Amino acid sequence: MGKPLYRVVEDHIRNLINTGKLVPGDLIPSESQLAKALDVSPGTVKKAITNLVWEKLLFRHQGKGTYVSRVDFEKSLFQFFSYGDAEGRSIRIHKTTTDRRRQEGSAAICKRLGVEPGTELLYIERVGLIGEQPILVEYSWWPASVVPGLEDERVHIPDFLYAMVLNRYGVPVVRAQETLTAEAADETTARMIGIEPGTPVVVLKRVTYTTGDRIVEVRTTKGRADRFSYKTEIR
Amino acid sequence: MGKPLYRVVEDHIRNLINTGKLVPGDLIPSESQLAKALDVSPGTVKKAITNLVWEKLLFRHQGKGTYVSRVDFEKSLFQFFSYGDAEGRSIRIHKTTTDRRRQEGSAAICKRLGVEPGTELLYIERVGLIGEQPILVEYSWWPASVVPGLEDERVHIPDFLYAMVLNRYGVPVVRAQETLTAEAADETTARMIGIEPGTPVVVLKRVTYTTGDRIVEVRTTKGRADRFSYKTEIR
DNA sequence: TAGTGGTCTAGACCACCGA
DNA sequence: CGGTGGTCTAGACCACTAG
Repeated sequence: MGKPLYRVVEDHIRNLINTGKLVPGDLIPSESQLAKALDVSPGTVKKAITNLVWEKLLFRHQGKGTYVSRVDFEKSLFQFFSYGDAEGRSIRIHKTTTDRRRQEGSAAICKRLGVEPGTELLYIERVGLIGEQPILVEYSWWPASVVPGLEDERVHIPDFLYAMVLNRYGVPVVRAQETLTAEAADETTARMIGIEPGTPVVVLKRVTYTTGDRIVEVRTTKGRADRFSYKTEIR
Repeated sequence: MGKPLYRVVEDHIRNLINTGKLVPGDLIPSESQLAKALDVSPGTVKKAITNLVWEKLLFRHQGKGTYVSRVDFEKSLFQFFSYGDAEGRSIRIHKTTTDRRRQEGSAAICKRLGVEPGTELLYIERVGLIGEQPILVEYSWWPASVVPGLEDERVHIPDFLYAMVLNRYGVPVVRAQETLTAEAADETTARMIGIEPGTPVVVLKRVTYTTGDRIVEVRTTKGRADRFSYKTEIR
């Protein structure tokens, strides 16, 4: 069917990842091993891997091998909430948990999560602060079956939630989709981040995926618009 | 100094572009020509070009040759103003010129343009409509010396301003930077797009560059937040 | 030292394009 | 048809990493 050999190699590697045989952070087989296993020349394997490296699915480390990329939440739109135009570099946003509980999901949330209406969910609400000042609120929902026991208040929720979910439940976050809009602040959000209701807030909706395109979380972040600025380059 | 050969080739091509010897749309020398000219093997040239293709600086066309990419304003954040959540695909936004004149630039604008304060500028104001409904306003400034005569009202300003500037003045747009925020609508903007002052608007600031990193335009677009939504994928 | 990826070369053959 | 890029191979040599 005329599919180039290097594409066959790419698909092979992609499959290892999509089926969970390889997980972010894993070392993949070496170029020569792959060449033998798939019976193609080393140059072809190199080309396939080079393509996947450009796609950021893999990264190479000379002398060690080739790894599956970790999800790069540095590229999340979330990062663009900052200390305004003060020249100082990106100051970390610290998060405090303000609410969490198990509950049945609303129809809308269940639809976003791709689960049956009325499924048991874990709801987590956090406020993001720069220093003492609240900047944003985060509303997050997980299928309760994915993170059992996380509703227990004695379990501490760290800033890096996904790392914790990986360690505790073995569920790796593989990719995510984000959508950005702006709207007028609702009363709850406004109160939590200390602005007037009706003031503009930036709204960031995220869908988080694990292996096999399964959704594990939907999240809505609302933050002060005056602390948000997103830059791109067009060529 | 240990710079890899393929990097030398890349830099050579990049230079041809940055100095304006090659302009977006141009055909670059063939791989074999470059190999001879720079005295490296064809494989090395191929690798260099492959890198630049991944960077989207070039694109190849089998049987024809390799070209310098045109700026892809499809990727502008501007594109994410749309007909709301109506499933229908991206409907074109038509633009009407509402004001244009030569004037001295304010200190702030001149600074963004990188010119002396008080430089003569061309100011263009346009409203973007979907169908009959105004969605956004665009405030744009050019050094008057770049686009002489464009203040003349008899000169029609088309939707694709950059194509016109290229044809009329031979000034190619090579890249642009965009910054996105949200804020409350000022009175002028609100009136022009038919919303209440104070309602959230999305603010998009653009700096447009021609050959040799020279700024030719700064532009601020303000649009209805409820018509804006920007999507990304994180991996 | 053995194994990994990184660079560079040389050449064969194919697919596409335009004159 | 000749010239372009696209695929694939084979092999030499280098640079880095780990044991």
